[in-house]
Amino acid sequence: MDTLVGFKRTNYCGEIRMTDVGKTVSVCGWVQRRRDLGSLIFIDLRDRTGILQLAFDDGTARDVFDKAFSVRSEYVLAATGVVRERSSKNPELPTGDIELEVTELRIISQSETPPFEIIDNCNAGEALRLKYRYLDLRRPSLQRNILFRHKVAKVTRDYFDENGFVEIETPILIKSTPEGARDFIVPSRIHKGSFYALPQSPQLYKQLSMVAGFDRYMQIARCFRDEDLRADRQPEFTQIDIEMSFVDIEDVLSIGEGYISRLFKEVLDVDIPLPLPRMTYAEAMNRYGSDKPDTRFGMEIFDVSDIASKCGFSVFSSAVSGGGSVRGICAKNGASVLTRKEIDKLTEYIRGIGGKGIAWVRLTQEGTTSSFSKFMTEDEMSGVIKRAGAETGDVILIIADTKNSAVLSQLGALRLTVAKKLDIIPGGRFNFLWIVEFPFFDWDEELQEFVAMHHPFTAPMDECLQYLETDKARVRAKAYDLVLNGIELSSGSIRITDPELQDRIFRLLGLSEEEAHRKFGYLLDAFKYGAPPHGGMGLGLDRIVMQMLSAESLRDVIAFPKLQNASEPMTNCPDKVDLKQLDELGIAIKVQ
RNA sequence: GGCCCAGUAGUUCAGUUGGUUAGAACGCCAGCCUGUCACGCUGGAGGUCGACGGUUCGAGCCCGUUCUGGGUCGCCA
Repeated sequence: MDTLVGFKRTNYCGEIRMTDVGKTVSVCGWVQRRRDLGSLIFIDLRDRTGILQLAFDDGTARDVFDKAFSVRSEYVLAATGVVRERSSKNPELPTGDIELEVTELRIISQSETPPFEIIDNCNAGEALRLKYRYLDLRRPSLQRNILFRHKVAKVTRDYFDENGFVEIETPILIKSTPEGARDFIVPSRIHKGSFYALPQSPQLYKQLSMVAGFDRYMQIARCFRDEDLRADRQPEFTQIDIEMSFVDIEDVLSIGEGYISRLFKEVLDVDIPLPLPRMTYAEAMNRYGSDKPDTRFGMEIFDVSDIASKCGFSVFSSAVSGGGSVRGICAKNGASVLTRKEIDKLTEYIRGIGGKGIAWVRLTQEGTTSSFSKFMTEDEMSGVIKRAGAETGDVILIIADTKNSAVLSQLGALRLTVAKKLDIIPGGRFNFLWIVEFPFFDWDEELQEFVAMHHPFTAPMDECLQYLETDKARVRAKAYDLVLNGIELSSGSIRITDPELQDRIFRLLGLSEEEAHRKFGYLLDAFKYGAPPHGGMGLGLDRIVMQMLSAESLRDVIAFPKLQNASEPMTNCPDKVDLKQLDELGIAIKVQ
């Protein structure tokens, strides 16, 4: 093996072009592939910029040629040579017109055969790839993703800096406030029996920064939530966190969508027309059955409660008379895919998420069949079909329940499932949507009481203040979400800064003054000393990057992610610790 | 915690009704080859069929338990 002593890299592999022909260059990288044609050897040398072909032939010195012969995949090489035009070019490669006629070759580091091939269409399992993440990350697509993410972060800092935001680092070790998601907790050695928590978001600190007078705050902040993972959910994730003083909703949305537009233009060269569309929570629920609707396709929800209430189908009529509704979606041209068997599967799915079942109508060339036709008159049935806008080849799926919210959320889920089955979601689209006017309270079925839909510092809309005590269902919040293609990218609100109003809200949420003070006293205290009105939002950086790259999983845009079981196989984390460490913390382990 | 899916060569997978020595592709090793670029050709090595138990004359295949991974519901103010 050789050393780098006396060797100085002059170029990255992927950046050499025809204009460099005749120049002597020195490059470093990994062996992507060696092609041995006998007395002619090619080596594809890879670095983060791309691939350069090294050529060894009868003009190559014997010892250099022999060294090239001994090279294997993923060896680290340093090579010096003269750039020359290829006699047969490769239009697939940016460097395909040239190659390096190597005069000096150093083997800097050898490599065992990797556990999987370092190529883009490698489909090795995630667990294996994460165990050898440093190899996985060598794949060009992941290199691209991570470099892309860097660019997103760079543009983010630029944009907010140009708009007067100050980047402030907030602590990672903070006080636990066990509302919402489960906290990761960290034992304190100095205060045995006491614990820090890792922040679920820098929420309170950024509000305190407003009280401190920084006016505009931003941070690319790591957040932690000890909940189960999903393809789009990691236990630690990165949030573009912002907060602004002396603003109302419009100001925050304006900064937010300015950022989105700038980001997409600068990084992807995609024009996002402003202002972004908006929809109230109520409209989103009624039309799409979701507070994060995917508007890339139609299949909107229709209401047939009026027809259903009078019909002979008791499932329908009793749902309406019980205070609920009967609504459906129409799967255009879905009849060939949504066979009775498939509808049965969908019914199973609906039962799995707490539904009772699906009533359906199939309109085919052979005629119209339905699970409930015998309970309805022909007029009623044609009324339903007309309301659905259904034609031959379509399938109508209907859900009835005595709870409106159940009907809507089940149809919302069904709509997505059916769209995926029918493959009707267009790719390459970025459908942004602000969801506004969220309800302030959420009815909790288990507790049989209203609970906060957002964190308790969210301000109610001014015109709703009068209903806080009398008509909770009517109160809307100064809260807003940004949705992209059916994925929640961002969430934010205008905060309460009036201590009196905050007290009132705490009381309404069943938080005693004592309890509120114990949990959030520092914030309430701070507001006594001159709090500017403020609001902000947090944008999921991982999710934005994931969407921009059309990646399938968050793991494709996070350098070192966790598996579904929240472990990291490369470092074998989490892991047990020495008893000595536990002793120092005053901790004994009860369950192994 | 519930439900669904998958564990077979280094990797991705096939493996019929339970029946001889468990296959393919890629990768790996060796040889040949002067224009390849997913090089080609020839040959070769490589397996506790996730683990344990059961049924059977006989189990990769059937049954039970368990472990691992993925997806999802709950959960994620």
